[in-house]
This record gives sequence, structure tokens and C-alpha cells, in this order.
Amino acid sequence: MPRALNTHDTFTAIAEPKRRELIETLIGRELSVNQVVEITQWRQPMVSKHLSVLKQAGLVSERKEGRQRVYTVNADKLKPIQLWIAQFEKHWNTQFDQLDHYLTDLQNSRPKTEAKNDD
Amino acid sequence: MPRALNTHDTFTAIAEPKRRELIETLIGRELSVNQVVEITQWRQPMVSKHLSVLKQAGLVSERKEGRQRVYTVNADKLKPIQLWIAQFEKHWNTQFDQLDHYLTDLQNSRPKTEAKNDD
DNA sequence: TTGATATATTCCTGTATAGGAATATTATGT
DNA sequence: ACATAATATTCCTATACAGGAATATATCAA
Repeated sequence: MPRALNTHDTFTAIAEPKRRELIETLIGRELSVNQVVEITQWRQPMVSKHLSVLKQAGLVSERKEGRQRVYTVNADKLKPIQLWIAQFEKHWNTQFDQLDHYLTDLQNSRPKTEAKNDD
Repeated sequence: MPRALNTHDTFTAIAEPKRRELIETLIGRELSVNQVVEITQWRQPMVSKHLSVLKQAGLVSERKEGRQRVYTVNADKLKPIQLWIAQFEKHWNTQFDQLDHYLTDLQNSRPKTEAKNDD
């Protein structure tokens, strides 16, 4: 039962750098596939395929407009990721704690030469 | 040149659900591998391997303590992801805009039966 | 040294892709 | 119906890698 990863998952979908670039390109506007091709300078099938993955993950929506397909980002779909990360924000600067531990350990293991010996 | 993905990248590292679980398990405390094994009930090599990937991505640090290895989360390494997502926050609720567009389009394409025909 | 405990690594296999090339599909205009 | 423009899909190949099993390495204790 190898590989639990699949691109339909939001986390995996944005793990691919090109797909992140695509989201950055598309954000805040509606672009047809060819417009994306022009902007990114990637091959059209590549754009279509990455867009397709993003669509499966729900990260973009597609709308037919004449013979073009116009894509938009569903920014909300990034919310769960943001929430997942948010729960760790309070540990952001906790290296200080670790440094603290480190210093404490150091002091305990040291022969205690001098310093304020006011026990 | 297939597959640009590699687990040493932070985004890819957390794309794996088990790895996210591992981070959740480890956050805010220091645990040895076996403690993680007990908590998660996964096989030890699996724990070690996932921890190794997280370490390569910089998401955890490891410290030798006797014959055990104690792991901690480097929460800061999640910051870039949070920043990447943050740039899209302002588009969070923009479906309303899209709904707006939709309604406008609808009105324009409709035969305009009645309503304020003031042109 | 021997044994035991803790952890990492290696080998194997199946699978999910990313990218490229070529082709298919869909919609439009005439 | 036909040509064309816009986009999607299929086929191919190389590769990354998750999970399992077995084994290696390291560290301590006696």
C-alpha cells in the first residue's frame, strides 16, 4: 500500500512549485488557458494539466466562455492549510526556550567555577 | 526531467499526512523516537524515516540524549508557507465578487423582460 | 566482551506523477 | 459541412518515494 499522496489533496496540490506559480498568476483575476500560457511561457498541455490538478483539488474553478475556459482561484481552499499552520504560530519563537534549556543544561553540567554562588 | 518534487522541500514535506500528524504529535515538546512510536502506534522504522524527511526539510531538530534521540519541531520553518498563503487572504471572501459577476452576466444575457428600463 | 535497548538504514516493490510529444475534443465562424 | 482556434487527453518514460521486512549501527549495562 505505497504512497498515500495524491494531488487531489490541497496540501499536495500546492506542493508542486509550478502549481504555486500558477496560483500566483491567477490570483485576483480570470484568465483563459492561453493567457496563462502567454504569461508563463509554458507549453499549453502543461498548463492545462496543472490547471486540471488544481481544479480537482478545488483550488481553481473553471468557466466556459465561448471557446475559451476561464480559470479563477478559489482562495478559500487555502484556508485549511492556513489554519493548520496557525496552530503552530505560538511556537514560532520558541527557540528562545530551547536556548534557555541549553544554557541551563550547560550550567548544570559545568563545574560551576565562579559566578553568583548565592545558593 | 520528470517530477520536480522532493521531500526536502517544506511544502512537500508537509504534504504527507503522516508527517503532519508527526508534527502535531511533536509540537511543543521533546520526544524520543520510541515515545513517538508509542503514541502513534506506527512501526519504528516508519517513524524514523518520516522524522528523517522532516529533519532534512528542517522541520524538526534532533538531539542525542544517551542512547535516545530526542526530536523537536522547528515551528519557524512553517513560516514561509504561512507567508505564501497570507498573500491570498485578501481574496478569501471574493466569491461574492464572482457571484456579482455572475449576476451581472445573467442580467446582461437575459431578454430584460421588465425592470427599470430607463435607457 | 556480551547482551540488550534505541534508532537508523538498506533493499524491495508498487504506484503516483511531471514532462514531452502527439492527438483528440470542443466550440466558433463562414 | 469545413477549417480553425482553444483546450483537453492520451501515451510514454523516468523518477520519487511510502511502506514493509530485515538488518545495521550505536549506546549503555553488567
